[in-house]
Amino acid sequence: MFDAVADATRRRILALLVSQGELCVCELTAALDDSQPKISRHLCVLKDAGVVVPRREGTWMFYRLAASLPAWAEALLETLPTGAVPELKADLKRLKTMAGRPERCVA
Amino acid sequence: MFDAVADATRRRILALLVSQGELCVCELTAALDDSQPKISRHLCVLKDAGVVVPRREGTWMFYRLAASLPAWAEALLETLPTGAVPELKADLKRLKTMAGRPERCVA
DNA sequence: CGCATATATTCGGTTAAGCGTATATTGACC
DNA sequence: GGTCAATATACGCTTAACCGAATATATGCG
Repeated sequence: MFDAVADATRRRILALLVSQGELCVCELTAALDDSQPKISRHLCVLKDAGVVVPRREGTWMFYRLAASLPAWAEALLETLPTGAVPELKADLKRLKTMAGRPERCVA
Repeated sequence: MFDAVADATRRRILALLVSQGELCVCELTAALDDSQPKISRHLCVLKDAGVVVPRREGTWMFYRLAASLPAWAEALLETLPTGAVPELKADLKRLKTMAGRPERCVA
């Protein structure tokens, strides 16, 4: 868990997932304005740590926070959008203005 | 801040400071049952990060959590003694049974 | 000043994390 | 099966964190 939040890129991803609920790789790539392999690798770290759960929908892979994390882990994640991730505001802006954002079948 | 909690030894130190308020290097060395240079180096990292503040009393150096950290940082630290640091219980036990524990002049 | 205790720092070596680039996989569609 | 889009993985490299062991600093005291 602490390894998950030890990296700035992963904190940005987690902050977005905490505030947006579920996002796919291309959305995160656009929001963070970073390379796709980099985002994918960090998502893999988060998945292996059990912090995040993938869901396939066609060619898209959506990621969301894992359910039933320990209480202290949830509390820690909640702190991320409250000032702990300075890039969050800009990342959200890029996400909203992103072109060709995928439509979800399932919420 | 996240660098501060990225290391397991530092999390143990911080969990002890959150629950005990102020401790000196020899107390932490005894509580964690680890080498003095190692403890000292980690305390230096925490001090440089602004998470912890030193106070000298004779030959002892006492460390406590910094006052007026950002709210999210305080919230993060509060999660440490609530299950995030599995060694905390054993560390507290070693602290209590430690021999020659220094007397504080100032609380 | 000399010694003892508590703490800090230096040195060298090892390990692991993160990155960019390139390539492989997977699924959808014709 | 071929192709395209989305995502995942492999490779080589660089950098930085952590450690143990040894040594240096600092304080108190006689």
